[in-house]
Amino acid sequence: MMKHMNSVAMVKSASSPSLAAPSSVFLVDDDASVRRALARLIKSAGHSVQTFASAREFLDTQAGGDGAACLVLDVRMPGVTGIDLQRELQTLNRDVPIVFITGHGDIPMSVKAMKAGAVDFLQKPVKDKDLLKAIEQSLAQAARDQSRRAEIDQIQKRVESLTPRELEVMALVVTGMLNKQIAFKLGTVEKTIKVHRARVMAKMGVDSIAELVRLTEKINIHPAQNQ
Amino acid sequence: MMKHMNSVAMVKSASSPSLAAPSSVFLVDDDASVRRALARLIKSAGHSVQTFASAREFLDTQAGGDGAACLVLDVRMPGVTGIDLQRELQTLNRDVPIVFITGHGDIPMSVKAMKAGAVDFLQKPVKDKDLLKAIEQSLAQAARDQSRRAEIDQIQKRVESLTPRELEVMALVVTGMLNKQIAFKLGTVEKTIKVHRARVMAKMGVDSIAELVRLTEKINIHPAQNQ
DNA sequence: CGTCCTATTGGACTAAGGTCCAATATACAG
DNA sequence: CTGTATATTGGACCTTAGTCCAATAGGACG
Repeated sequence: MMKHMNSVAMVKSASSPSLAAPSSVFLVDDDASVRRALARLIKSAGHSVQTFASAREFLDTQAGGDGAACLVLDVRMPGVTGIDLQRELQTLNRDVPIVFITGHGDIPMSVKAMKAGAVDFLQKPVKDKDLLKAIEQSLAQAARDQSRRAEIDQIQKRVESLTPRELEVMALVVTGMLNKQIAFKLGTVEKTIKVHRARVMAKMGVDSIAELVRLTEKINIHPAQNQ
Repeated sequence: MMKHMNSVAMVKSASSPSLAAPSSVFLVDDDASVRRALARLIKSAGHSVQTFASAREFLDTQAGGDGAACLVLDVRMPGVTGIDLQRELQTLNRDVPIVFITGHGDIPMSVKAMKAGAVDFLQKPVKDKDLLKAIEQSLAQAARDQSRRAEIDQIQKRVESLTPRELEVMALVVTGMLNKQIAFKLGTVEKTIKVHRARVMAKMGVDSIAELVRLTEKINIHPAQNQ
């Protein structure tokens, strides 16, 4: 009830930059001594660390992370390998920046990992400086990804608050069509479009076409086979 | 003379998709036998090839390529190495998709190349299939890059046809500001802004704010510290 | 059946954008 | 100095967009 007409205020107050993001690092390696050593190093750099002995363990435990996070991942592990995990996370749409570390890697493996978007691919013994630098980059990227995703999530929420008709109208408005043209296309009259249009602006929380176009550009709604 | 007011028609006719892009491959390797063999392979796949014995030779000869092109590059060469050339091309803003091939590469080298945007990093002896696949990808990417660049070049041209004042007005218009607000900000009256605005729309070749916003988004002009 | 939401439309205005014609002032190049 | 490009403004008018108030119709839900 009232769920639509209230969405403007709702969305606006939801602009929470209230994340005290604890920037945590997930470390997955089957070698306990490596886990200990690297966890220590990473902590010393001021990051919080969670260690996992296998990809499976990571997947089971760490289903949903909150703040910006990255993954330091051993390539060669019994069972699910690092590369496997990378692919799996991608198909899960759960994309976390990954730094690979390996003792017995080869070029094709590193290339595959990098193609798949790894931040870095380091060889053991890893130099402290290299690892920390890669982690910094990863966390920075994670933060960027997160804020970007938060933004489009918020836009998406607003779009979902639109009625089907309003969505149609919006899609045509951001094309640059005039109200009368839209009305003709939708088989109705200009007056009706004006009403829908005003509601769209309100629900989307904008007060100019320029802003509306920017919002819709950030999601999917482009001028397609319109007109 | 008349260079401004005619720019609309000019720009529109300049939308030339008239490139019969010959998709050529540049092959740089210091080993003549490798050049021969790979050139043969690449030609057999239907691409035109130009070979170079060194990075220097490539840079000197191939300053400006026209159609979509890619580079197959040996990493280890006397003088300028493949990685050097990659970096140099980047600083020259002359970005071509690169496929590295190497006989004695290592992981850090491959990682560095991939980080810098290489399409692939293959080890000699290169499998025909792998190389051709990488080349296909590179050419596809080159084509995408090219059309994207052509698009923003065209937009840039239009922007350059604007007078300084018109540019100012446009920047504020795409912010969503009203004419009267813009007028106040620029210390003039609404009427004047209307004129500038109309000229902007004409010169930019659009007939709606929505389109104008899209164009300006594709280059730099965002709502910055305005308002 | 009554209520809420959605989609629709009308009327009456106000405001904003766009167009045409015309004119002035200034800076810069030939 | 003279002409051109640029920036500016006025007036008259028309088209669009936006707003307020009001009302109807169909569907979903309890």
